[in-house]
Amino acid sequence: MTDVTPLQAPIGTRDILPGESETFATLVGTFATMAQRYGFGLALTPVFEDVGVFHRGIGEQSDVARKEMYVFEDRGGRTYALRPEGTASIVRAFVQHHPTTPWKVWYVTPAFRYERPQAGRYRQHHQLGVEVLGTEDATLDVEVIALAWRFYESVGLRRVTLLVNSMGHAACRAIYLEHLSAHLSAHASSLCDEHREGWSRNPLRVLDCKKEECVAVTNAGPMLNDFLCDDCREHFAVVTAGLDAVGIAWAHAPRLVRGFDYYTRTTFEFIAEALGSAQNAVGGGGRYDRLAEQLGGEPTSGIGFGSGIERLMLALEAEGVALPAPALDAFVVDTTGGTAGLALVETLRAAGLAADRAYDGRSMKSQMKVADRSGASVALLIGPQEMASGTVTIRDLRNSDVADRQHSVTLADVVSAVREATNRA
RNA sequence: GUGGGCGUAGCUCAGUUGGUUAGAGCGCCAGGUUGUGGUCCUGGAGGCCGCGGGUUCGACCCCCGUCGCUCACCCCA
Repeated sequence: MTDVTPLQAPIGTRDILPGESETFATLVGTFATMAQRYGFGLALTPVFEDVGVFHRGIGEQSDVARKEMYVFEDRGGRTYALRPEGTASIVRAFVQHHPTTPWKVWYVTPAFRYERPQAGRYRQHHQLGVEVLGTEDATLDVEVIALAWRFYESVGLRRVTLLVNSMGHAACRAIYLEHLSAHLSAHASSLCDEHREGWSRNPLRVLDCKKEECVAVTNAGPMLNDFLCDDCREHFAVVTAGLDAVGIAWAHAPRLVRGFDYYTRTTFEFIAEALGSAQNAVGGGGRYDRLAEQLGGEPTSGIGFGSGIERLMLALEAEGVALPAPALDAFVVDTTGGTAGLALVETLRAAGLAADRAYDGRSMKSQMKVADRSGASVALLIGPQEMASGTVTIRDLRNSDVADRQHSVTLADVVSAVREATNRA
């Protein structure tokens, strides 16, 4: 017997359907426009990669690599992973293709992490982002942050806090890590349950811990900023001065280390204050001056930014921001049972107008209800009378003024009549 | 990986101490005479009460398991 148990989307995933997919599409469209405006080209890379791309990229000791990756073996025995974030694949592509630098690309992609789902956290979510490879110019960091900032601004998100920090480069951070490790080692017994034993695996992660015990220990310990070399200090100064110069408000977050191991120097995060939950970071990024090397390429500086689309949608909703959704221009109501309605919607569409109609020979009243629900600006009525006279009755569906709500136009004038009615809005 | 809450119509939810044919609002469909939406009125369709097992004369209700949703921790977008 066939199993007819209804199938459903996997745990932690969800369908984004008409009603909210318009918002999704608008966000992607807006980001695409802005990225293009900033000189970025679209990069499409596979959603799965050799696990090495991510292990070497985001760090074997990061939480994402250790326990959140979807890893699988294909029929040829190769071990792949669904991408948990966007940057590593882009850098892999850079290393593989040797494009001329600076290489500026943007992307939109699903990202997968095996975690327990929760508000604003899914096993598959979507990210928008940009990456730039091949320059360590600190003013570029400002541009990348600015692009993100302007993007949030232009989609209507208002309560955003930008946190920035510098993690130093390999050498100065190594020195800091020695001091930090020494400090953590001396106070290990005072750390939280998780880090008491595990701090040495990735000392920087302890800085990210929100537990009181850990915060107390790390606050009393060495601070990363005090160990920055002159170059890194200068780089950070240029970034912050640049943000000031372009009018972007920022706050220094000395404890901001972020979850991936590849970051060097500039790191930043955008907090959506409207999201009350712990998952309030809508976007973040930073510089990664070692990543290309780790993926087998020439040493190449890079910086990127990624933003979670679902979280951004939640934040917008929390702020009561509704993005305008594209609407139909005209809805054709045809009660003649022939092909007049079909021909008319096709004419309208060919003219660049959005048009739809009803099916299954419904009554005029029924078709009018569908027209109303469709959100179309006008209804175009074709009945026996119109058929006989070669005309169409155009009816305004938005305004309820009694006078002049509908009138007759010839078939030849329908397109211009719809345009006129639509623009009148 | 750990812990809490919850699974009844398409949606949001009622359902009395376990007791006949499981309800409401919204939505959907059809009508309210002679071609017209958004308001109003009338009618209708639609539920293995998540799934499996147990207790009982009898289970939407109680018990166990299971699947799923949700929230939190951790971490992140």
